[in-house]
Amino acid sequence: MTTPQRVESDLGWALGRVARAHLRVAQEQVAGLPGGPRGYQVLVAAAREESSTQLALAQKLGVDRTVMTYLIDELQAAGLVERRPDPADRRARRVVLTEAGGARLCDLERRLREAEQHVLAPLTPEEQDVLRALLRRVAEVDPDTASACEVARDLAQEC
Amino acid sequence: MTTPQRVESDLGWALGRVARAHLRVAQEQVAGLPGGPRGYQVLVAAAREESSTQLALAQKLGVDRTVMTYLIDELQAAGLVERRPDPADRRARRVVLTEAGGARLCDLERRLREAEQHVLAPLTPEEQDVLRALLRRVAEVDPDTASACEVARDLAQEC
DNA sequence: TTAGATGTTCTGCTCGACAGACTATCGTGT
DNA sequence: ACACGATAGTCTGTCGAGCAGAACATCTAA
Repeated sequence: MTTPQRVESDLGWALGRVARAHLRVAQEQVAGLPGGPRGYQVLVAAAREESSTQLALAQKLGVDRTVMTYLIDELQAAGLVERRPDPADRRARRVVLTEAGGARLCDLERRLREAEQHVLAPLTPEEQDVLRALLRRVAEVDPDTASACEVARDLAQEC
Repeated sequence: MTTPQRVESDLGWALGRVARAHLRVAQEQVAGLPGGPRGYQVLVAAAREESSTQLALAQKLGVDRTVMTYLIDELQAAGLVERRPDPADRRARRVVLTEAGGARLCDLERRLREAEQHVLAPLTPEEQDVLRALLRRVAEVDPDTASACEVARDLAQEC
């Protein structure tokens, strides 16, 4: 017999829908920002993280390093970030916010906070906090570390 | 002053990371299945949903209808689904699982259940259930309906 | 100093996704 | 019965995002 699950109970399905929905409203809110929602994440990371070399940013945001190059190109062209030579490693560039970048980020944060509440509207404020916290805890584990600890391999029981 | 948020507290960041992580392990598990993880979702939907016309499937899974066409082409070529004429509407095709498709789905469901647990490993089983339930509730609202109810527009307070 | 590893950038290519057109069919109104 | 617009599915063409791979500068360790 086939199992009684429905699509709605598939984690991948829910994750995909929510991520897409969030992406859509985020795109509206950051309209005009180079790099779209990811450009925003670069700004956040550049503002808060200490070791903001390009590679570190790339892995934190989950993008290819070659992508990070032109992402930052555009943000720099827009005057929102600067590339500063890393005093400790002359190969690396540290990405720092300009004053304009800080102002822009401040505005974007407000808009996105509203947009996110909109996406999470079906939940109560308390539930929203729970969801945020849980997602964060899952997201915070290093993906490489996670894939290193082997997926269970005994799949020998029936449906 | 810039606000004190870190990237980790950004919902978009967490959603992206978790969705990517899930996608990656899902891809490993469904290796060889036409259409990858989305092919799997088609199988699930075709097995459980009643009105499984191609368009309905497409919007449920959040893909373009032209994409759904060749997605189903491939699954059909692999002998996992069939296109049956809809008795009520001769324009539409109902997508139904073949016997082979049912067996494959059964196997995939087991593998994916394990893989998902692996992604959610940082959470306790109870927390996993909570996360699943919350995500599902957010995902279940119709995206069009959601975007229809206007995003709040008073953004007039400072950071 | 040399050899290999690492950060960044550039080039070229591939593949997926969307727009738009087209066919067949539905449903409605007259 | 007919005509019209809307809808399901398919097909074609095109575009752009993202990756592999190479090149270059620099670091680190032997």
